[in-house]
Amino acid sequence: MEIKLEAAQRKLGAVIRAQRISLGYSQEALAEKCGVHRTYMGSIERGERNLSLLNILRVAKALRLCASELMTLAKL
Amino acid sequence: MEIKLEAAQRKLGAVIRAQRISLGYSQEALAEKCGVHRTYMGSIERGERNLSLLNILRVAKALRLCASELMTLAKL
DNA sequence: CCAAAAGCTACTTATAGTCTGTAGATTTAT
DNA sequence: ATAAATCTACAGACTATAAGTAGCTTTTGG
Repeated sequence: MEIKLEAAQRKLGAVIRAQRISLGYSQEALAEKCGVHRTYMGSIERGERNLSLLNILRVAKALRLCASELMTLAKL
Repeated sequence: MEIKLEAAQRKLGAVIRAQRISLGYSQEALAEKCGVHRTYMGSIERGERNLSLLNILRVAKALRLCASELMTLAKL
């Protein structure tokens, strides 16, 4: 069966949001740490974005995780 | 320190190639399983591509792995 | 050798990612 | 209470780059 991109994006976004909140960051603060735009960070958390490897790595790092841990948390 | 995208791409490409070969596939055969073009698959293995989440998931699936396993193998 | 597999270049199309601005919701302080 | 910061959602227009294709060359393994 075909991969459900939107479901994957939502899982990833939910994990990112949970981890961000547990670290006490605002979206804007996390965006800055990642080097991405504030509004883009928001859309990632809402599961609207098909992130590239680079941004997966950036977000993971800003959340003090490695990419494989982030993927594991998102069950991907 | 800043993330080295090219190094990450190369690691991922090397893991994909190793896993493909261990499964006895040609690039073309793997490309077909992933639903991507033959030459695109080649450039992924050479570490020339900054894959999006969707293609990471497609490649992982075609290699009979989950995305987190693929990332772990690539030490990402 | 020779055929299949992989590499390379150049190109177009699709979409990832930026930026500006608006608006509502929440929190904090007066 | 209400004013004023702060945070988040969302829309639209734009730019950068990922995705995908075709043709030809080179490498590799049997």
